[in-house]
Amino acid sequence: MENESKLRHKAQTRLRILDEAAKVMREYGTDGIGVAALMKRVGLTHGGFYAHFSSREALVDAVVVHMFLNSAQRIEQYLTIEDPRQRLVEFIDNYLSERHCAMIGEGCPLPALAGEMTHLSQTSRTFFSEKRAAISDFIRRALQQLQHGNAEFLASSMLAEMVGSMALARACPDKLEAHNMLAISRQSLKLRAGLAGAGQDNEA
Amino acid sequence: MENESKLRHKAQTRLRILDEAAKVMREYGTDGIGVAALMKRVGLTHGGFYAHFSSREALVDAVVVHMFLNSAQRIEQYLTIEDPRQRLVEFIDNYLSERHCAMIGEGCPLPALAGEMTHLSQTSRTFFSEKRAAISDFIRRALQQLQHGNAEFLASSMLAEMVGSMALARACPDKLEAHNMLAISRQSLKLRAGLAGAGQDNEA
DNA sequence: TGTACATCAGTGAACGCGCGTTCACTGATGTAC
DNA sequence: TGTACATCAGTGAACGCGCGTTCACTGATGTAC
Repeated sequence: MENESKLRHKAQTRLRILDEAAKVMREYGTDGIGVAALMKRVGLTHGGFYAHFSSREALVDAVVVHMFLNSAQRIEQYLTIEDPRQRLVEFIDNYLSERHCAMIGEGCPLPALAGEMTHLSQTSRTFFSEKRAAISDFIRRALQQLQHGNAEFLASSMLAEMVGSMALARACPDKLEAHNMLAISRQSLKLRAGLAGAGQDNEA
Repeated sequence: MENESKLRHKAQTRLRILDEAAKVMREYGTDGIGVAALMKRVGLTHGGFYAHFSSREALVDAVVVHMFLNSAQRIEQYLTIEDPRQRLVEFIDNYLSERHCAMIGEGCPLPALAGEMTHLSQTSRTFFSEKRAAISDFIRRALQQLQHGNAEFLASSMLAEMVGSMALARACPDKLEAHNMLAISRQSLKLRAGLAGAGQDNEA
């Protein structure tokens, strides 16, 4: 069966490229870095890129998938919190935290890439939309456990506010103003979900 | 006093460049079109560009200003509607309309450019943020007329949902799903503003 | 254990291309008399 | 009104540069015996 450690090594390199690309492309957009600069960041030369991806376009597609798989993993960790009230409060506070606002490269792909999606491949757009629906579903399930009527409606509305609030806060050059916007949406979302008093404003 | 019609002509050409750039850059991002392609769209050759702008970077700065001046004009027109209830309902319905979702090039700069703002000039970012605040203020004033307590809080939260809902809807490859998200946020925003029953869902 | 050979991830020079920018020019539109 | 001249918005060839991509190669890491 030929070599095996070589294959493992190659897969690891591919992963390093994907990780780095996912980080930079969240920060600067999918057009924000070239093949040469990306490979340099990974510690390799640009020629080697095509041993891992057939083209730059193929990389972008793979990166979108990669980003959301990481994102989905992080959301699943919230399911270890059994109390739906606490789970939702922590999710809201973390999502709209100053930390998440500052760390675009490690953050949620939704506010980072929503604006670009119209120009990306059908594959990427479909994946993006599926994962958006999955996050909405995560919120919906918690709301249903809390006996909310029309939880799907509220979940969709809440996710829209979360993504919009983060996008606008990041665009704001004044940190104080940005953090104020985040704090408002944190409180607003908890009120809307009937979580007022369930947790203080934890991550501001 | 030299020539005057020549100056008027030049100003008009500059405006044509700005209009076209604003349209394309909302659709494809500020990096989405080059100098040559832009000038071709305006019906000129690329060399003439530098009679109007000192560099491509200077154009982007001017375009951001230009977009928001147009946007501010459109918002001021809503103030001709005296009834704050009707004014707010129409604003929400128009903003989250399928028409606005489809016409990115003529639409609000907030969902179109929020994701890019972190990489643009300080000038652009400051202008972007000021205009975001102005739109939030427009909502706040209507809410205050409707005797809302803490109208500023609600206005900020509502604008975040509007921007997020539009950004996510546009990213969605499935029109039905996109339109559903918009409809949910339209209804949600009217409920939150206490406008339920004040107007049907007009623009779906 | 030691030697000969195979594999293939990664290297780096080279390519065609489109980008932003420059600049000598053209020609339409003005003014001067 | 007609002629000579000035202005300057717009032209288009040319530039250096960085992009995505190709490809002959190297050298580390494996297998065969």
